[in-house]
Amino acid sequence: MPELPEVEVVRRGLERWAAGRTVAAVEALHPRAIRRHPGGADDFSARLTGRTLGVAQRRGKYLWVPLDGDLEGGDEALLGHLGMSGQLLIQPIGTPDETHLRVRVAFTDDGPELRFVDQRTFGGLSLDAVKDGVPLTIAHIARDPLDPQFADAAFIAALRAKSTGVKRALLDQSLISGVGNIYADEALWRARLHFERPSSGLTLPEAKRLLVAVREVMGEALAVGGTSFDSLYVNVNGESGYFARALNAYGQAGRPCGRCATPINRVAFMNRSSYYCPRCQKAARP
DNA sequence: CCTCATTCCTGCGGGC
DNA sequence: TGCCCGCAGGAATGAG
Repeated sequence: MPELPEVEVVRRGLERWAAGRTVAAVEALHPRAIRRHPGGADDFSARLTGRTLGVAQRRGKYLWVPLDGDLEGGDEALLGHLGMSGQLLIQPIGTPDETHLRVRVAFTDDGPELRFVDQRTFGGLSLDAVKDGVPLTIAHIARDPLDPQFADAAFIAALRAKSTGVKRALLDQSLISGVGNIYADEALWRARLHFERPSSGLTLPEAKRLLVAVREVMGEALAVGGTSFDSLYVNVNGESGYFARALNAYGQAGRPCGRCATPINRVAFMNRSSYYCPRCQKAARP
């Protein structure tokens, strides 16, 4: 399940394998994969064909590839989100189509194709105008904690100003982007905070500790190439990450907490799950 | 404006 | 053996 570290791994793969190449042909094979593109499949294919791909960019879990050759002057980009199961693969021409191949992009150099493969179709691609360096449709997405321009103090102030639970706040992409269910649980475990602690009740040290934890867990995941639990997540070269074995909370229900050996709890939360240590992560401060 | 529940999708695994 | 159901979850959407 791609969150920020996994998407960054994909971005680096795109930078390495796709930048500077010119699109020769585009096949949009599933309408849902391009549902965010207002013009539909034909418009998507026509407007992407002939364009030269720039260096891939990322904000949170979104990534985009700037497109050269736009004579209208308004910068444009190929924008993508991997959703839950999306992959961007670089595959040699002639490689058998993946079962869930949604979009194929071929290049004028007759080299390997760029393929968007997505089983559950929560992800998708679109073409979008770029303003101030960011695609218009993701202007509301906050900077992510690995962005050098992420404003720590402003985030902490906004977090403590919200009237919601701290995990809901972490998952709010307009407050801080790139954090999904996995890294939210891991960061909360590391910061020893219960997921339902009111964000407005966090002390300043607790809020700072949480942000440090978010950065640490993401940085460590990125260092080993992202998290992977199964074949659903694969990076641009088809290599899986292996951070899963280092998880302390997420998916660890019943297993001993790495700090105090108390069994990790799993409870329903926001139509998904929250994993936490009932001893290290108390709902109320003592 | 703010918060929060709902909805989309498909494959897998557990229970019966 | 086969069917049904729950589960995985990012983010747009609309209700309140």
